[in-house]
Amino acid sequence: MYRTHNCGELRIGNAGQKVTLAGWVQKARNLGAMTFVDLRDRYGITQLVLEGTPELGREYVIQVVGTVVERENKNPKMPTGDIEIKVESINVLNKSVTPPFTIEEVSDGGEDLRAKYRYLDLRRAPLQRALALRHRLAQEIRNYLDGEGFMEIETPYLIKSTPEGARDFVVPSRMNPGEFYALPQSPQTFKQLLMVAGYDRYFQIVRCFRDEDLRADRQPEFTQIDCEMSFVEQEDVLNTFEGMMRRMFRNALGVEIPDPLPRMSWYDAMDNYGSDKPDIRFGMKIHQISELVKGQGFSVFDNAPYVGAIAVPGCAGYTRKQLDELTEWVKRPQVGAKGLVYIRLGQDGTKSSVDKFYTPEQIAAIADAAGAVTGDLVLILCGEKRKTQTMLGVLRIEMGNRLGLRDPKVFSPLWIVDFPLLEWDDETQRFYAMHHPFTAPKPEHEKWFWSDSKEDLERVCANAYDFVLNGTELGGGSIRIHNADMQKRMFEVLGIGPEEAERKFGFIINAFKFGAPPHGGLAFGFDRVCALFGGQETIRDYIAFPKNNQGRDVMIDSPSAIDDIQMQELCIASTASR
RNA sequence: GGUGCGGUAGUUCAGCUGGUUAGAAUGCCGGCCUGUCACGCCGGAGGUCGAGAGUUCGAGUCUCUUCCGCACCGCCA
Repeated sequence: MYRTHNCGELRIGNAGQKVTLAGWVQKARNLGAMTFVDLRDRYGITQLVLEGTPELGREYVIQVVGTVVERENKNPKMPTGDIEIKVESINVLNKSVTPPFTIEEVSDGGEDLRAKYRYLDLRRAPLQRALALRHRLAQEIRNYLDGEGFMEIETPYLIKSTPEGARDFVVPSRMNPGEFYALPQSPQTFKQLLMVAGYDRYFQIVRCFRDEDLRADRQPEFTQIDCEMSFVEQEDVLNTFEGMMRRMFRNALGVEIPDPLPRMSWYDAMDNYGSDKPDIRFGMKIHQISELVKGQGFSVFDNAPYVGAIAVPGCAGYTRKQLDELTEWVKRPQVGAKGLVYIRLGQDGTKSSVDKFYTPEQIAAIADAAGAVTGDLVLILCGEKRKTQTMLGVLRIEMGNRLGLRDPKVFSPLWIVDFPLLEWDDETQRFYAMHHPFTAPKPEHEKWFWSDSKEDLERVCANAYDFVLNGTELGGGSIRIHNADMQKRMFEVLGIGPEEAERKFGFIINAFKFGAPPHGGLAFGFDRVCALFGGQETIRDYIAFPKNNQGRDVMIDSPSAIDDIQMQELCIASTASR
């Protein structure tokens, strides 16, 4: 037997017991005639006391036999700090070379170095806590959905490339030369086919793949909580998954979220927060002030289709330098504003950058409309409506960050509902599905869906919904089209001809002819759920072996070239000879 | 495809308007130390300043090219 206990469980009550422990040497403090060793495993750290100065390097794997004794000097900072193991015999199970960074709560290693030695980084407690949280959440999801009658059913990874949406990762087929599988961006069509097949309630915690550029919260392979239900309306789906999230918050974090969760229409989200994923932990809402500012000779506002403002609380004291810096910030290409107008509502009076165009009364009215009170700073942007709202939304988030209003320990989830079904693209002169082409219009908007007028089609709302937490979209879904005529109409609206529809989606159109039940569902981004629950922005810490910004795994060094024989078997011309 | 920041000892970083032998902390190695837990004290080793080209009497420092990392925009139905 390698051990009788782990390194995190012994307490003062175990004093006197003879135990065997095994683990990694985190640190050896050598005092000459005696040595203290911090022995670590994933359960914790236990201090060993040894006589003399044994050769014990960092990360040596050792096994010790000894007696649990009360410490002379206790350490209240550690759970095992009341005891130590008086070691009688020590057995070095394996030596280690000196690790390239410290394997402690806070490492001294940089990100890329830790990525290269991911298996060492994973020994650290923060990473182990992150993966433990992920495990806990996965168990809660499975238990909840099982209790609600959902079946976990696996769907294939080698599937058919479908256009629209993200780029596919493709896999060449050796047995079918010149042809390719695609890896799923999501199991969307399969879960709908499972509904046609009568499985009624399906879920899967499933890997998905998208060949797009990466971010802190985007990996080329990521995990979805994918769900679908039959004979449901939007209300049923929302209630079911609100229940799932409520249970996850309660059992993994001990946090109670509102019941029911707030809901906001997409239009309200855009108008008030400049985002379809609003962070409602703080106010600072966007206010339209177009009517108040127009016609006073300030051509910038007069020529703008939309003028909007936010009131930043307590920032009237911003200096000219700070405001110039903020102006530069919004003018960066990442935000894209042309300029920034401000009003400072200081204790000793109001000062704005447009004082020469407006009377003090008009300025006061603008500030009032923006929801500002004395001590606040009003920031104003103008331009095309949605673009300007989006910029104000980005500015709002930035000011929220600067003012510390975005506490990762505070959770404000909500549903966004009533999305537009279709989005017009000026460049290609056609509609695109805002969600995906299987999303159903709201029943009360169907009359517009069959209309040929662009205005009618633009105001059709989808039976779609997003789950948003703290400014991040964690998941979304919709009630699907289950009727072949409706689906045909959708392809028609999207400018996808019958032949093209048949070629790309023939299997699902065909399936819908055989009695598809009304159905709908949603999918959550599991990695993001884990990261947000853990209070982090990056999902990398919640994935055991993530990839870097360039989609590379720097530990195993992938992707990499394959040899000519592999190439030839796949009937792909070798590029090695170049 | 674009923008910004970064790359100097094993590691994390400092290094000014270009100027003697490129520093600190930590880690590592050796010595001392019986109550440490950021152990302490003494000593030591350790550098192609990401790579290449250029300007210059002289480049870690300036210019250009390039590679790599991170964050963001585009993209992600």
